[in-house]
Amino acid sequence: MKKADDMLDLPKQTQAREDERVRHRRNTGRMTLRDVAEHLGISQISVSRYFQKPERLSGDLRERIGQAVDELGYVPNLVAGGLASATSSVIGMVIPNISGPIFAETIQTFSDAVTARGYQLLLASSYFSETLEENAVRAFLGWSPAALVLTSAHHSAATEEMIARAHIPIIEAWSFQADREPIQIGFSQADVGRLAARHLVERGYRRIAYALTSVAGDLHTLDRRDGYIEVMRELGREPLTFTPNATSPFHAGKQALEALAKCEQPADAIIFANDNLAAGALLAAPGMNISVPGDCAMIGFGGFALSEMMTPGLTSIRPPAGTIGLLAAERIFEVVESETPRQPIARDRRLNKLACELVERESTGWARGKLTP
Amino acid sequence: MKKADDMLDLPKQTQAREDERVRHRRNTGRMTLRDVAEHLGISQISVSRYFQKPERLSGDLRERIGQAVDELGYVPNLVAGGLASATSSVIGMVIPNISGPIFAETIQTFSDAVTARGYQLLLASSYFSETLEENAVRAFLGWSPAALVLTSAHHSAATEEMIARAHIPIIEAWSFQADREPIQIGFSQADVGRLAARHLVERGYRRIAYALTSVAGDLHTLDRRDGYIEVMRELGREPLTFTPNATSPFHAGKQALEALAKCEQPADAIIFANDNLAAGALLAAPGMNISVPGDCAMIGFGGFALSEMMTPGLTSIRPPAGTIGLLAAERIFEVVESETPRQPIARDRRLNKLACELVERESTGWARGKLTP
DNA sequence: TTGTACGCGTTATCAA
DNA sequence: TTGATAACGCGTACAA
Repeated sequence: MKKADDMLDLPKQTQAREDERVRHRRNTGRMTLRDVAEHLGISQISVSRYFQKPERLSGDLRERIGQAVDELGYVPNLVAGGLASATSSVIGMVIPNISGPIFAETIQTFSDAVTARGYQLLLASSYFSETLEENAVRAFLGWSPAALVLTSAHHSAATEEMIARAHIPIIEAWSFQADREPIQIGFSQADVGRLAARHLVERGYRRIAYALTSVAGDLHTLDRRDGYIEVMRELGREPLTFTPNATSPFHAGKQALEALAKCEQPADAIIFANDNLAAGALLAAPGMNISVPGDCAMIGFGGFALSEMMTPGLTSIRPPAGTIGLLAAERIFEVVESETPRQPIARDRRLNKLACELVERESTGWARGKLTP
Repeated sequence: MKKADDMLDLPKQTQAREDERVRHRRNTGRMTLRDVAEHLGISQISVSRYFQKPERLSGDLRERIGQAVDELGYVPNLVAGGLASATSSVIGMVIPNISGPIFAETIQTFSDAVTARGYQLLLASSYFSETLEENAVRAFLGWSPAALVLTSAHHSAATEEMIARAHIPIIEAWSFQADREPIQIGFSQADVGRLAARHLVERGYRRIAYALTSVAGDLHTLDRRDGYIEVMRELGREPLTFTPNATSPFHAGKQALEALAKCEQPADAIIFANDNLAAGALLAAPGMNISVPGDCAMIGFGGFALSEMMTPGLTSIRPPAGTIGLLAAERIFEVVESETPRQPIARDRRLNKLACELVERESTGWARGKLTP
C-alpha cells in the first residue's frame, strides 16, 4: 500500500519512465551504482568516483557514500567497469602446472603481489602443450587483461599472433631467452646444466651422465642438457644421456640409475633433470649396491623440500622461483602505471636475468671432495 | 584524396553518422563483432551466434564466419558479453595458499576441470585470514562469476552476507561442515583426529599426544585435535597437546618432540598437525636419542611426498585433495547447467562427504605392532 | 566539486 | 534462419 502511494506521488513523467524501465529491464537483480546514488539522492558518477578517485570527492560526500555502500552491501560490477574503460583489473597467467613442486612458488608470489595491488589473477595450466596454452591465452585476452604472463618462449603461431596484437605487457617468465619481444624474466636453463656439470668436474668425477625426464614437451630439461653437453665437449669428454620411460618420476630415476650405473662403463656421477628423479635414484641405490656418492654422485634440480630430507642429502640447483613471480609483478606495474605506456621500462637484460643457486649436500661428495683433493 | 572522394560519394546521412561515430568513438583499437560482420556483409548477431549457438546457423554461414574469424584473428570480448548476459564464464576460488603441499592438488584438479568446460579460474590466497578472503570474494563477485569456491566455513560477516546475496552456486571445499547453506565438499577434520588416535590405540600406544602448528588462523588443525581429544576422553585417557612457536614447520616439529618426549612422563606416540612437523621430529629424533617408533611413534597428516621418502617411513593420513577439486567442479556444472537453477542438485551429504586414507608406514610401529600384540 | 549525456561490445527480445 | 533494436552498468568527456 505504501509503495502504491509513493508511486502516485511521483511526477507523471518519472512514473512513465519507471514503468518503461521495469518493462524493458533484463532482470539481473543486482544492485547498481544507480541504486546507491538514488538512495542518497545524488548522481551515479559521484558513487563511481568514490571507488575510482575518492580524493576528488568532498569529505562529506565521501563519508555518506561510504556509509551507504556498506549499508546496502553494494559490490562494484567490474564487468561493466571493464567494458566502459576498455581496461580491466585482471592479469592472466598460463603456467605448465600448479601442483608440481616447480612452479608453485612462482605462482604464489605472483598471485600475492598482483592481489595486493588490486588485480585479480586468472590462472590456467598448459602442461607444456601449445594448444592448451593457446586456448588459455585466447580466453584470457577476452577479458581485456592488464597484462599476461606466460611460461618460457615456445608458443603456437596463433599464440604468437595474439600476444603481438594485444597492446598489453606480455611477460615470459621462468626461462630467460635472448632476442624475444616479450619481457623476459628468469634464468638460463643451459646455465643450470653447465653449473651442474662444472660442479661435478670440480669435485673430481670422471664419467658424468645426464638423466632426462619422461615428460614430453618439457623443453627446459633439454636446454639444461645442452648446457651439460657443452661443458663435456669443451673438456673433450663424451656426453652420456638417458631418457627413462616410466611415468612416475621416482621410478624413472631408478630406471636412469640402472641404465647409467649398471652398465659396462658406469657413470660415477649423474645429473638428474629434477629432484624427484634424483630422489628416486637415491632411494633405489642401496638396493642396487651402489653407494652415494662413493660409487655414484647425484645432483638434482628444483630445490624441492625432499632434497634436504634425504639421507644422504641431495645436492640440488635451486631456481629463483619466488623472485621470478615477484619480479614479473613488478615489471607489470612499472609498465601499466607508467605515464608513457608505449615505453616499457625495465627491459634491461641484466635486471631480469636471474641466477640459480647450487645447494651442495652429501650426494656430490661433500666429504669425498675433501678426501681426494 | 581518394578518401575524401569516397566520403563525398556517401549519402549525406551515412556520412554524418560516420563522422559522429569517429568523433565520439573511444579508440580501443580492438576488433569487434561488428568488424567481422561488416567484413562479411552480415549482421553482428550472426557472428555472435557463431560463438554462442552455432547450431542455429546455416552450415554455409557458419563456415564463412569461421573463416573470417580465423583470418581476422578476432577474439571475443568476454567483458562485453558478460555485461550483456549478466553471467560470465569465470569461476572464483579462494584458498589458504597455493604453494603449500596441502591445497595444490585441489587447485590443480579444479582448475583443469573448469578450464576443460570453457570457464576461466580466478584464484586468490587467503592465508587463513578472513579479511584477505573477504577482499578476494568482493573482487571476484565483481566479475559476476558463474560460481565461487571457498575453503571451509569460517568467514567474516561481510563475506557471509555477500555469498548469501550472490545468486550463484557457492561451494565450501576441503572441510565438510554440517548445517551450512553453501554446498559442502570435503572431509571431516575431527574424523582425521579420531582416525589417528584410534590407529595409535590399536597399535598399543599408551601416552598419545597431539602437536599443533604455529600457523595462526588454521582452524582445521584445531578441529583435528578435537577429534583426538574426544577419543582420548572416551577411553578415559588424558589428552596431551603442545603448540610450538617456531615458524619453520621442521623446527616446530623438533620443538614438539622435545616438549612431548623429553619430559617426565614422555609420550610414546605423537600425532602431528601435518607431515612437515612430523618430518622435522623424525629427523631430529636420532640426535635426541629417541628411536622411532621404539621410543615414540609418529603420525602426520597430508600425505606429502616426503612422508614416503623418510627413513623410517612416516605414517600419514592422506586427504582426498584431488577428488575435492573434481567434485567441486562437478557440483558447479550440475547447478549451472541444470534447467532449474534454483534447485541445487547433489547436495546430498553422503555424496559430498569424503573419507581420508591412512597410509601406514614404519613410524607407527608397522613392525612393532606385530611384535607386541 | 558535482552533474549530464553517451558509448563501450556484446546478448536478449522481438520481428521478419 | 537471419536481422533490428535496446539494454546490460559503468567510465569518459564535457559542462556547470
